[in-house]
Amino acid sequence: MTERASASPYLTIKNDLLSQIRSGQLRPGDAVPHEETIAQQYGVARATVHRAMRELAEEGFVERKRRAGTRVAAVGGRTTKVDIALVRDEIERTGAPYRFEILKRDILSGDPFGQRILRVDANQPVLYLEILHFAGERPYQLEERWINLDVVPSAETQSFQASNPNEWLIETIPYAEAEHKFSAQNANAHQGAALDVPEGEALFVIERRTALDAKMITYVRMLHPGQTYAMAATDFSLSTKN
Amino acid sequence: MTERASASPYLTIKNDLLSQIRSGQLRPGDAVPHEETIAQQYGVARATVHRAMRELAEEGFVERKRRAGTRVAAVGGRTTKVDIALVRDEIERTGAPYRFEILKRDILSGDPFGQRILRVDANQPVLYLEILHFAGERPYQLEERWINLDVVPSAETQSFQASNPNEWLIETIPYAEAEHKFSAQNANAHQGAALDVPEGEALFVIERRTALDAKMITYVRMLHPGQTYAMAATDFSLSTKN
DNA sequence: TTTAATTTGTACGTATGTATT
DNA sequence: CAATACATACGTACAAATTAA
Repeated sequence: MTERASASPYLTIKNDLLSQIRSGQLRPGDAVPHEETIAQQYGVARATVHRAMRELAEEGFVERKRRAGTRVAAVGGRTTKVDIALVRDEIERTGAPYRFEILKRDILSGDPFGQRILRVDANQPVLYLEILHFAGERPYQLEERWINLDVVPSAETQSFQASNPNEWLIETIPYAEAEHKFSAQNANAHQGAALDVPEGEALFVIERRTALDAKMITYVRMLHPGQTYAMAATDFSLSTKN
Repeated sequence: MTERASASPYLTIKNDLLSQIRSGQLRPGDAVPHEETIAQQYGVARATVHRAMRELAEEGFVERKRRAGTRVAAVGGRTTKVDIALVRDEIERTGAPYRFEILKRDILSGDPFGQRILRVDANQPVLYLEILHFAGERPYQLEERWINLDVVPSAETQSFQASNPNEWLIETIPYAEAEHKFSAQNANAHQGAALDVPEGEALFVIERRTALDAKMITYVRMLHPGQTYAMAATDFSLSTKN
């Protein structure tokens, strides 16, 4: 058994089906009995079966269509969940003390990259920050951040003493929408020097664009030495073959 | 409004609350009215409100505790969903024709790395494969794969003509559990030559360990030139401050 | 093309269980 | 130990989508 049995009928049903799918008793394309049928088998209400099935569908194990019924989904890839924690938490979880240093802080007025990425007009000022995050004495992450001062003007005068810019932004605009991209790039001379790795070293890069109501708030690049950094993903669901 | 309004009462309620959270009307730590209260406000049953709230909780926007009630969650990071498609689909989606080449195929009998990673005893045979996936004429992904022949003995005699090894494994054992890790590393001479990039080039690496009932099936490393490859993650939910 | 039958999707109102204060 | 608010479940009803006649 891959998950522990549970008291809740809906979880029992869900886990039973999951076992049958994983064991190969139910193969992709096979029909799963109707909700009504399963309800009678287990002696529960249809709503209870429905919840089990809905969750299995959300997790990608089955596909459901009205009138057509429920079938085991065709596997065509995988979907995983990735947690991107606050650097501070990530570092302190390892036991190392956290601190950060602001390496650069500029108001850019004619920066085409920042203006394009934040979707602001020319001559709109943009705050650029370069921050180095330390795990103990080791540089852990180099952060390159652009902030849209049009949306968050108070960032201009912030000292970022207790909270680093990311933490401060989260306090200010907690529930902005974000878009992430992960990639690998070679460290240039400046990045290598900051992170204390040779130029050319492979860096693991997380990019994040944060917006609220179609207004860009900030764009950030988080660079990690590839030798020491790895991002873990927890198995979440399966994606269908389309 | 960030999501379109919907006919379903539970979605209306969910979106309404989401708007209030995003707009800052409801700040982290704030209490959300009781299910009963909201139900009366909207003139719906409590179960309807419950579903909206449960989904908001699953997505990380609120935290619920019996007796204590529901509060807007403290933001402490982000959780994103990453789709890892089949290489074939990924490449064909760009319009390029897909093909693959098996560069190496060995039965390893005394390979400590393969035995350790697949958790098999010494002298247990392990199938090692090196596969190059092409998008048109460009090498797109270099795949290094170890297969546990104890669990999947038929892999030994497979020709991998129509289906590549990954596709074949998915057909054979569709619903195995997987664990992923993403990282960056510098290409060694061999990897660089295969992928047609200079030695030292930053590679984006996806590692996957696949198991069924605590038995390791396969371990694979998928290497992509960092210049061209980026992995997109879709905003999924927010993780709490713990 | 229209209609009917089937199956999932949502909702209701009530009831009981359970963790937490 | 009691009260509270969430968690699950029941049985029924109707809506929506899709297939089949």
